[in-house]
Amino acid sequence: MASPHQKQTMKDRILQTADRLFYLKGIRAIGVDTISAEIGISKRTLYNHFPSKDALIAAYLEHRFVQPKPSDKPPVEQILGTFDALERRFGAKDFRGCPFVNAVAELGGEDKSVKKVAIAFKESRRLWFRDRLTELGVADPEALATQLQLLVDGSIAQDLVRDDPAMARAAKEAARVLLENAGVKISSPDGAKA
Amino acid sequence: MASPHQKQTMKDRILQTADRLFYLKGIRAIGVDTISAEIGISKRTLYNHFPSKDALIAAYLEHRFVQPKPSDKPPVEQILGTFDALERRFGAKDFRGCPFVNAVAELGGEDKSVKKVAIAFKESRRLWFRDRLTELGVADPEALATQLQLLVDGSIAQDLVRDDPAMARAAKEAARVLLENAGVKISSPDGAKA
DNA sequence: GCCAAAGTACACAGGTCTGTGTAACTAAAA
DNA sequence: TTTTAGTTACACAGACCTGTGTACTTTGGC
Repeated sequence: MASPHQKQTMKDRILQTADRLFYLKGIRAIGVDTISAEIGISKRTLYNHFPSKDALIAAYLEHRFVQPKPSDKPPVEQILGTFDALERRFGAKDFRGCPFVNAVAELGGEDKSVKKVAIAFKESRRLWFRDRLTELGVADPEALATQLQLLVDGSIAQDLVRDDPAMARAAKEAARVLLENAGVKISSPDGAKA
Repeated sequence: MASPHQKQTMKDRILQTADRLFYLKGIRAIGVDTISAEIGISKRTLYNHFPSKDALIAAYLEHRFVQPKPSDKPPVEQILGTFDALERRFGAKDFRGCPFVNAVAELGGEDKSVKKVAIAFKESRRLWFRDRLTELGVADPEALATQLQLLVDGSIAQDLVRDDPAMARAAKEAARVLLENAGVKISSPDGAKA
């Protein structure tokens, strides 16, 4: 974990493969046999590293819970850049919505731990927006952060259904209007086109 | 079908129960045995009315595809009222997100017919916004309709995860800003509170 | 070379699921 | 009363799932 070029452990390989298949095909749709077969290991080995499928699911969601990289750019560029990044990811053919929202939709309100991590993730994203808005000195960073997060999640849901990266651009346009309405000056007006 | 007080047919009862359970617990989580047991009929009867579970799923989604009631209210009130209705539904304990988005998340890109009806539904909602925006004479009703739909889907996704009806109010606030930015005058400023 | 840890092969238990087959039953229409 | 359409009870096939047990083999460190 310290050394960056350390050889990938078996546990890493299992988690990485589970991540890809769970995300792409759905958690319920993928059995442990499929995962172990994909790696070319025995099912026994998988169960030697993860005590149950539930544990693997939990590890999958933790693995997806990554913080955005710190950036030196001005806050307003960071905020709007979020939607450019979204648009890029929408274009990728292996994009299939938000793993946390999907997991909640798939596993339902039954599994409380899944919902818990999903809430934590969404809130961490909202706080990321809020911190940058605070830096910009807007009047109500909490409320505006929530609204920006709505645009993010809305565009993700729309793209999941429509496969249309333009949803990210539409969200960006709306975000720009909300920001300007809050008194934020936007320097580079690369308007309709990304 | 013509007579409104016609006795509910067996097919109706099956569809109604399937609808409730599929939506609340998830499509993959509910088996045909569970549905027939809930109604108190044999599994055979269910299969006499629907040739397969897939057919039942398709009927479920068609059944969910309802158009909003026509309204006499001014367009701007209809648009903002959408978010009030959302807030009310978020408060209900049997609300569990958008059935179409959930179905796509659950069944994946595999099932093309599911995705097809989901796209049709989302587009029909967007067009509903667009028609009212056109009536209001805004400059670009297409783009604004897409943005409003983003707010709707975003608040639904957020509420699915957080169980927080305030998401609908946040979306309404953002919608108000977008509308005013497009030159729409909003008469009753029942601001932060619903 | 020796040993311990890790992985493999493979069967299997016990559960769930979709979908079918069949014979008996019920109720209403003719 | 007889026919007929719908329903029931129930077993079952065949598939897939999670998880375990066990004996064998590989592999890296000493």
